[in-house]
Amino acid sequence: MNHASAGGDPGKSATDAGLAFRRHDHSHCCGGLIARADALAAERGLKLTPVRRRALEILLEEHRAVGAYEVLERLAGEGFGNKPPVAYRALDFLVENGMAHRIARLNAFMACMHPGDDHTPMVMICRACRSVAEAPAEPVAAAVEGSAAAAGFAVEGTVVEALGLCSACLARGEG
Amino acid sequence: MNHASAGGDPGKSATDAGLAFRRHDHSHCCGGLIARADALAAERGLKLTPVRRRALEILLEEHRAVGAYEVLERLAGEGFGNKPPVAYRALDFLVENGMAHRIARLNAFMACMHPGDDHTPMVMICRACRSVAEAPAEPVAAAVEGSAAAAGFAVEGTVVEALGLCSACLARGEG
DNA sequence: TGGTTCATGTTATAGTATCACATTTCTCTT
DNA sequence: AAGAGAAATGTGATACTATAACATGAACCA
Repeated sequence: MNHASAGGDPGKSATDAGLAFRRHDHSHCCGGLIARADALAAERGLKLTPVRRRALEILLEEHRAVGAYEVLERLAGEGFGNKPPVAYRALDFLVENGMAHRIARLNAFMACMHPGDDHTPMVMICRACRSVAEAPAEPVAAAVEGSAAAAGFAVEGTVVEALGLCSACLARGEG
Repeated sequence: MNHASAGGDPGKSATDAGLAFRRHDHSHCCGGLIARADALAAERGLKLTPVRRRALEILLEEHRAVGAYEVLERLAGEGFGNKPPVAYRALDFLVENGMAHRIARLNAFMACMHPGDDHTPMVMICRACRSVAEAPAEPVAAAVEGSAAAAGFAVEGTVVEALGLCSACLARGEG
């Protein structure tokens, strides 16, 4: 198997975990996810406007964290505005609607591989190749919830990021 | 700095979880932690120099995330340099040596309440009162490790932050 | 005592993010 | 179809966060 299906079945996150770290049919996985974003927008009455859509495509084209200013540069090169709010607004829209994630540790963004699934993402950041992938986070979310509950804290959102080495870089004998 | 608790007794973190959110003898908890930092530095041959010590005190005086520039302002007011590297170097030292934590989501810093324990912190950030507290993160670290292992990812460090409402703000009927 | 290392200080600059306001586009209602 | 209101986009200005590069000074120890 070298590509991802766009479906949202629960078994999928386990299958796709670390997808970015493996070889796969990239144009197919991008196309599928754009289609899924379109469907999602239609479903929910959201407007996936040209800037927003293009911003998502830019994130999808890389399987890595991309800075807002890098997205901005590419948008500007295609005729959109070239001021920071252009990129930040598009990215914020994508994040708020579950089509992308913000990676706090890197002050950067990545496309979500399971848009629509209401998941708390856990992201893995490879320090050698800089690629970023999502992993299933339900067990992590449960643990966070448990620890927080013990302190009487009501969790509304989480940031869970693992830093280390991806399988490919480990295999190549990095660090 | 890695997870895998090094030897702080497990009962302690549970007891202290959410301390910042409760009433407590603040000057006592600060003094104790400065003493602990001194001991730690002596033990490990680290130099808790005046800037570093003062930076730690500043973090301890607030039970909240403090930005580097706010620390800098206070340091400068006390005769230390007033350029960003002064604050960043002191804060980096504290973070590297487990005396403070960086909060990625806020681009800010907080004093560690368990210096010396080699823990991966989980921090809880209250959106209403902006206070920040640590919670035991061993179960979370284990879950992160598990999800990462399934993707062949070798975890070297983690960022785990929960956003929401602390017990005090919940009791006061916030949002 | 001279050299090495580490800590501090400074200048300059890079990178990230938001505010405030003008203009356009969309949408709904009448 | 016209107009009011809301949403989206564009722009200028600015605030906030962080690091690079290099100079000076203090501590350590052979």
